[in-house]
Amino acid sequence: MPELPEVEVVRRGLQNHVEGRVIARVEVFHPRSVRRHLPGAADFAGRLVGRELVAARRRGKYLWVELGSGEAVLAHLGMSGQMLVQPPGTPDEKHLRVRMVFADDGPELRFVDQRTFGGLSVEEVVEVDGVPLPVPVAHIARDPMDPAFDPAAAVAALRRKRTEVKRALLDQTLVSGIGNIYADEALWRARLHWARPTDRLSAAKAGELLSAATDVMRAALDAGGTSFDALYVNVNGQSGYFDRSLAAYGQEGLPCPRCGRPIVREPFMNRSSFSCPRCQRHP
DNA sequence: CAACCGCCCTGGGTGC
DNA sequence: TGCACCCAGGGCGGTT
Repeated sequence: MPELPEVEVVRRGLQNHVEGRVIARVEVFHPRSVRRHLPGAADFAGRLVGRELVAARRRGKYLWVELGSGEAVLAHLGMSGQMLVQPPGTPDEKHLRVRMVFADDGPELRFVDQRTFGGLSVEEVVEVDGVPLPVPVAHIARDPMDPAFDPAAAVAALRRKRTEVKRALLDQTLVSGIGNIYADEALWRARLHWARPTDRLSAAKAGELLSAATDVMRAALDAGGTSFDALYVNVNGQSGYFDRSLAAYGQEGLPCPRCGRPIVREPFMNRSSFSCPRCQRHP
């Protein structure tokens, strides 16, 4: 649920609050939150103690902090993951999963995750096209905020798929960072129905769709991200306010901001797609 | 090989 | 008041 803008808000918070600090102690309260760290929770903690958090990075919805020596601590927020910077002694959050305490006795870093779809792991960093990436991120495409993002290549990748356009937009190996919210917003902006087959999508229209996705995610980032229920927050626990600017996602029954027709919700991959029945004609 | 389906998980909300 | 049920959904492993 946190998509590119929300994850970037968190990355900036980590950059400002934990970069350059040395970990003194790590507590894992729920094994599921480190399930992707195959050697287990004790190994996870042991690998982090004494290490300096060097630089906070992001690709798509993946977030990591370089540790030096070719390793990084990798985070995926899943649906409900939060990274909170809290003064020592602050009461534990109900869904606190991992705590990192620093050698400087300053604020702790806490991983809080109600639904435990997210998680942390220590990963080896490998070079992919000249960019250092944790191994599980190696197959993830560049996102539209990446300075080296190639829009023409992304358009070609989208159009090579033989599927519905929204499925392609959500495929993180084609373009990363887009989830259900910004997919629906981008499709609304580009006046495309989610079920349009990619082989019936002109290069120009695909380019328009990607531009729309980029624009809406940048606007959301400027607003501090999208929040519905205080599940996505920055490292200080504050919500963004982009939800006020959503045109389609979650707006069932409300007027389309462009034409006034009520937004409809349709089942899509065991979830929902929101669209305007007039602006986004079903193929 | 590409496309697609089902599963993982929790708690807030809703309807009876 | 309480209980059963629904819903949110990214990523991955298994199947077609």
